[in-house]
Amino acid sequence: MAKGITKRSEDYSRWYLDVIAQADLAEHSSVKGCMVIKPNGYAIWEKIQGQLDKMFKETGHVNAYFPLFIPESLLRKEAEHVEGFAPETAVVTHGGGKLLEEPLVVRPTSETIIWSTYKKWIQSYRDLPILINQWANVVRWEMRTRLFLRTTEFLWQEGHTAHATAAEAEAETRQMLEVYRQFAEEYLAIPVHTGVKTESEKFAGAVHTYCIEAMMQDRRALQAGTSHNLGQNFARAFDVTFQNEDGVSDYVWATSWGVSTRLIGALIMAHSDDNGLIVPPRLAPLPVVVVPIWKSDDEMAAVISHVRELTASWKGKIDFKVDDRNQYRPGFKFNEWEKRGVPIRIEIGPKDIENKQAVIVRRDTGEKISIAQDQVLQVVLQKLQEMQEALFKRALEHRETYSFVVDDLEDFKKRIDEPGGFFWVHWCGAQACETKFQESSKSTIRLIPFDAQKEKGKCIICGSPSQQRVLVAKSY
RNA sequence: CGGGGCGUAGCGCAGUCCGGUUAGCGCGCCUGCUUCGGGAGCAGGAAGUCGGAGGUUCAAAUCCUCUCGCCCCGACCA
Repeated sequence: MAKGITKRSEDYSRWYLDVIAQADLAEHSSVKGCMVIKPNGYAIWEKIQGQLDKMFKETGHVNAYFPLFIPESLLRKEAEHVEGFAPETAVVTHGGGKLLEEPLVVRPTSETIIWSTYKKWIQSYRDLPILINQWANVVRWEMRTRLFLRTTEFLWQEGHTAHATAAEAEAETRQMLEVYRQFAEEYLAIPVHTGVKTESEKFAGAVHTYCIEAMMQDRRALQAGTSHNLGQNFARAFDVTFQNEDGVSDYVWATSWGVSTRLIGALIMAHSDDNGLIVPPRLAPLPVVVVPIWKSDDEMAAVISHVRELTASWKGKIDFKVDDRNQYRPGFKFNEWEKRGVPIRIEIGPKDIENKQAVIVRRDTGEKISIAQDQVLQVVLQKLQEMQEALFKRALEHRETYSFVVDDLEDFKKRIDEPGGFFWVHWCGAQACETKFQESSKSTIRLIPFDAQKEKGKCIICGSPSQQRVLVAKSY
């Protein structure tokens, strides 16, 4: 049925790329590992930005912008940080035709440039907290790239906050993770687990890294957002101190948190089907398309004017588009809007006009119903709501179906490949055991959950006592 | 970095092994007519320095040398 889209069951990876191509979201650029985000893809990013930006502001944050270039010496100031990021940086060595005295790193993340600036802004506890977010592009010279999931240059937001106490920084870190969780579940319609990264998986330079992890349709995990408690690491590296209420000097406490255009990849892989993209209604740049149907030119004029009249009162209540292009036939349009993931399609033709009806079609289920024209808006709004909830529910059921509590190592090794999924296993906390997961099954500890009840058990690798289960999965 | 593949019209490809008229095909595009409730049909038309440089030859998309780039699969990562 769907031309140009490989079936998920045949080749999931190929399917993913086909969906992007057919929905016209993005394409490879002439620069290795970099993509051109096309209008259809960028519109989704704008929806994501709009909602997140609102949520950031509701939690007291403001936007600012720091430079793209970071003097190499700044990046080197925090030891762990440079070790983590130096291998994947792009470095500018020339400017204006001359060799630069000091090379400039194209930011892979902005902690260093920002903390070197915060040093100038902070003297007293009265200057705190600083709650800043920036929308930016960053560059990480990855070995292997995939559209949206991992590109050399990507768009993201990075929050960088400064606090007077450890407790406040911790609260901020957890608050922003909660913002991400809420956004993922309520807008992307993707259920996520929240928790702490292991020592080896945490952000370079952080004390703790918290994350949200989602399951894709191929049962692999995708890290969809991170929030880091940076402790006083960057304050020490950049010598950022403040005087507290008692006149005592201390280093400032820091957090940083981010989500990227990877969320578009998550959205595609979580919901779309063999007919193409499916966008959750709350993030759909175009939630509704109206396809008028006609035969003759006379009929065309009559149907279109009828549709215009009907939809006139919808303006301001819902975003929609009337597809009155004459060069395409209805079947072509149906297919095109499906590939693009528009949640609701409304068909209105001569028969419908005669019966004072309209046909409403839902993208995710294909459900097709006829509705009296004066009720269309109301029903469409209701269907959009239903679809948003249905997508979440379906994703949640999928995750639950492929989540397993496992205690036997052989059992784990067998099932991690087939069917794959999320595995809750006991882990003693030793890095040696963590490494064994990776070597034996190509899976990783995705997180140590916040919400799991304490449960005594034995590490699935070494048998040592364990206090709780952790989430293990193959990941992107 | 290892393994595989590719570069020919806007897109997808054939032609390359075995050199030889005017470099083809599908989709898309333009014009016209017929169509139009699930990817329209017919007719006509436009569109190419065959990734780049050098070489061999009467003759190169095709052979040789060099070179640039991209994609896919693995190890690193949001």
